[in-house]
Amino acid sequence: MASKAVPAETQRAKLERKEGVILAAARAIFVDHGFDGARMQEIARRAGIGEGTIYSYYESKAELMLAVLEQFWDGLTREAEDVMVSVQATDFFGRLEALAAYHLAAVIRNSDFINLTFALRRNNSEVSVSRDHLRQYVAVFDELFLRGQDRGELRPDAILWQARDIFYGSLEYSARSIEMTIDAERIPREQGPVVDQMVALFRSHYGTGDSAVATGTAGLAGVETRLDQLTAQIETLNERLSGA
Amino acid sequence: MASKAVPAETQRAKLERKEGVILAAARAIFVDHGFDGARMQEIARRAGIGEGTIYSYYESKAELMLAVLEQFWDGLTREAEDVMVSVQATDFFGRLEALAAYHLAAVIRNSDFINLTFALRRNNSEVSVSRDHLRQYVAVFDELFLRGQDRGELRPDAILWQARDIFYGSLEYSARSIEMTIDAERIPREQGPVVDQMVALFRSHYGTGDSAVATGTAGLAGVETRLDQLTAQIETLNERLSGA
DNA sequence: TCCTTTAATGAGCTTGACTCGAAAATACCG
DNA sequence: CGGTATTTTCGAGTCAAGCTCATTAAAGGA
Repeated sequence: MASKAVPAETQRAKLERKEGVILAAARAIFVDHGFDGARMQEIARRAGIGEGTIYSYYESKAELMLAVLEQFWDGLTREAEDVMVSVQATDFFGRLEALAAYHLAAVIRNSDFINLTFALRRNNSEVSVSRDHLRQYVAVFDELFLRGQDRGELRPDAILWQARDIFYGSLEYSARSIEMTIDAERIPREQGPVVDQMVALFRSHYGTGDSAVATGTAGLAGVETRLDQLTAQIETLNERLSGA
Repeated sequence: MASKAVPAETQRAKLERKEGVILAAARAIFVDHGFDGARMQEIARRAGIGEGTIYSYYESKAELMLAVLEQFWDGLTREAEDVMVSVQATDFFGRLEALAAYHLAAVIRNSDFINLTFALRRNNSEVSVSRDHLRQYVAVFDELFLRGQDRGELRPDAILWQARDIFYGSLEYSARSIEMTIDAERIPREQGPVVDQMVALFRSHYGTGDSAVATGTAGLAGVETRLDQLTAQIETLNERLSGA
């Protein structure tokens, strides 16, 4: 009977909804108090359920945290994929710039979760964010890089995992440096240079000679044009500085 | 009498020795079981003292951990300084290679402590390894880099903290990648390429024209890369000026 | 409506960091 | 040396928080 299927579905839906409520409550409490500081009782209270009920959904506090983190990383992955879909640039370096800008901003914005991810992984050896979730996130970079190699924009002998470590490692440390900057106002302005630097690094270290040609600024003439432009800009800057 | 002065000294020495015993025991237990897994009782037993005695030396478990970590980082710093003293190479890139090789090996060898350092810093916001200790460690890189700039081996417009983040960030992620490799036998062989890559990266990205010519990556592509870098720097300057 | 199955609950159990009063060791003084 | 003051050590006891489980409530099915 149809009446049979419908309750069965609504029941499951109800459970899933409750699971979502628990997850949301846990997320809020974990962000506020960190892993150790979060009290299961408070999470239960916020979710509007008894403390014991949580344990019929998640084995332990650590696994609850894990679920929160995996949900978070899935969201990050989706956003990164969206960025790669919606970015206009078609060349590797333009797309890399978009990814770097997104990643850096995301790491700074969600530093709580990033930190909790690695803190848990390091502290609690039994429970850690499944490698697949992180792998899926960095897969966005991997695909971009491999495609860049296919198109001849990147050196074919470059090793993917080394490039990946340079990309994510540098950006994570940069994010930390930027966060440490006391003057919070300046933070957004520091992100640009870091991203530019990252792109320039990949260009100089992994780029092939062709890429310059491919970007349309062909040949010696293009270089001279750009030099003229830069010279003009520097003159402008000099005037400003001497005037101020 | 001399017999009077001696006990006074031996007393202090005795306390310091006991402190050292506690630290050593804690270090062993923390490495074996991680921060949460370590039991104060076990540390006390290993040190051959009562549990309460620990608390007359250290305020809390977290502070005990802190003392262990600071001792560890001081050792690392000393070793890194020794490496920079004893390395034969006089040029920047040769010395950088030595530092990178040392750091990568140290991170892999002491991954427990590295992880615990950042886990504690992230998890337990009240207690974290004093920034000075870490700063002292990276000061070895800073000094090397600044000297490279003074000697004209590195671009004078390079920004120190960005270079530092690239160096340590990339190496930490690389260390993690290497550790993840299942085949433990191959690990020593992977360290070489990573170090070489790091040096090559600094050469191509931060090296001055002289060294670029030496490595043969001169030509139109190299010029365009430098143009990109200049453009990025000018943008930064523009933003700073307009913002200020 | 009654029975079976599933879900929810919170009082209590367990564990481990930390406290504290007492005892042992040490230092000080006559 | 003997006695007293001070310091150091100790481990049983306290407390807090994650987790369990017997009980209760709800839902499903005939």
